[in-house]
Amino acid sequence: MPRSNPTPKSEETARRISDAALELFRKEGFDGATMRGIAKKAGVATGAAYYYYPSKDAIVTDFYRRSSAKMQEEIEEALENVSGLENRLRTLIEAKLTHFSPTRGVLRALLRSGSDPKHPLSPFSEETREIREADIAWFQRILVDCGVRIPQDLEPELPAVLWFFQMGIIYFWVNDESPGQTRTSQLLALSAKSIVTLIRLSGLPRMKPLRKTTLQLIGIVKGNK
Amino acid sequence: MPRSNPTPKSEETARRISDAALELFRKEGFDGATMRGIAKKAGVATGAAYYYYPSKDAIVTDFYRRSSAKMQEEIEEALENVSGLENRLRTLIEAKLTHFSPTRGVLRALLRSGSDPKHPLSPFSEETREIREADIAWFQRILVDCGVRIPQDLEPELPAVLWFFQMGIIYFWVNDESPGQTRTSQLLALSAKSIVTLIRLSGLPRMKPLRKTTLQLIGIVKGNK
DNA sequence: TACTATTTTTGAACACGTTCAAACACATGC
DNA sequence: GCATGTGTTTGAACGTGTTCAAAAATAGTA
Repeated sequence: MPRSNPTPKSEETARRISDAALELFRKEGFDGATMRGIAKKAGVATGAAYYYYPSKDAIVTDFYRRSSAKMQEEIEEALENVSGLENRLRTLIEAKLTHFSPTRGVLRALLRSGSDPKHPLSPFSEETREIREADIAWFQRILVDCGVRIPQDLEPELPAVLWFFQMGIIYFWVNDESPGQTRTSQLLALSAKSIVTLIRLSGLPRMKPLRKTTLQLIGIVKGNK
Repeated sequence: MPRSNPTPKSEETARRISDAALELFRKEGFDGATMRGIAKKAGVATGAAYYYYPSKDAIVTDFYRRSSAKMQEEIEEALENVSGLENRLRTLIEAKLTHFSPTRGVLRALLRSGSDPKHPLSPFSEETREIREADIAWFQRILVDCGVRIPQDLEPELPAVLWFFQMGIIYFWVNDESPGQTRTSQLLALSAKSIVTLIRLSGLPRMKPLRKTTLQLIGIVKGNK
């Protein structure tokens, strides 16, 4: 493990390995890029990569983490002057897809390993909690003053539910082989609209039992043991 | 590849490998069971396993395929004298979970590799189409004379939608670490009830626009290019 | 039976992710 | 300048899934 107070040289090496990895991931895909290849491209021995990153997966996680950080301001910009829940929802998710567009294949690999919630790469894992919570906060934010009345009992759960919806879109997107991923665009547009409609409907007095049931379902999935 | 017209001896070897694999999968998990270990337990050389099965994954697929075949009559029995859509839906899925209960860990491994739709193990892949279609047929069957009026335009899509719902339950189940997987039981009970309610509601005249939108969403996901 | 063709079996070899003892580089104290 | 300790780098080695040329067993034919 590198020292907690890294020297410039040490940081430089870590960056070279990370850069080499990303380039090879892009060019050869996650499986095609080998640790030996990455190390070679970075000009170090195979083991050096493991001095800076505990695993191949960790390199991807790190890339994703840094990428997410950069993405924050892109989202900020994209959401500027966008009003209405439907527009905001679509814009927020579109901003993410646009951001990860050049590395869609890498993201696919990341989600593949991540279908096991105990795997560190999983979007549901303990290791990615920070990213996830920052992500959910965005959904919380687009809900305030969005022009749609949110039932009080639904309000605390809605951000996480919308995040879950977003994960579904992303899963669809990484596997969407239609040219330009137009199918995902269609799906996003229509499902964002539907979700807003459902939220609106959920406020109707007649819908209270159905809403209660939905909240119960959310509780079970969240695992309030 | 073994001959198309296999000798008894050849079949015996294949079965020994398959049995050894299943036993090791059970005992050591999918990753813990190695091809060398499987071959050794079966009393053959490492390469022999690859003469009968193209890959480690293929052994799991084969197990799943044979297991599914056996499961058919179990489902048949379970559904006997069960009436009402909600009961049938829950019973059908429960029968599957019960059947795979002793090999839940193996199934988890199978679904892990299978989150990529192009992977042969994926429940959405071309390779598993036969199993999938047989599966969907069950949902078609429990819909006839179930006591719930199904809107005509929804009817052809509903079996696949319910199958998709089932896949969600199974994903939840293989990762459910609550004792006895009680969380899954709760989720299944409540969501089966909700689904039937939604189908009932979808028939209401006022719900036509929402139903049309849902059908459009289904169309996009199915990928009618 | 003897010879040939085909099916089955073998185990070494490959590339992979990962580990680790050893070697190296460099700062600090004398 | 030298010694000591710590951070860094190396490359061989391990166990994995998988491949494959060669050997062995079997089937078919004259």
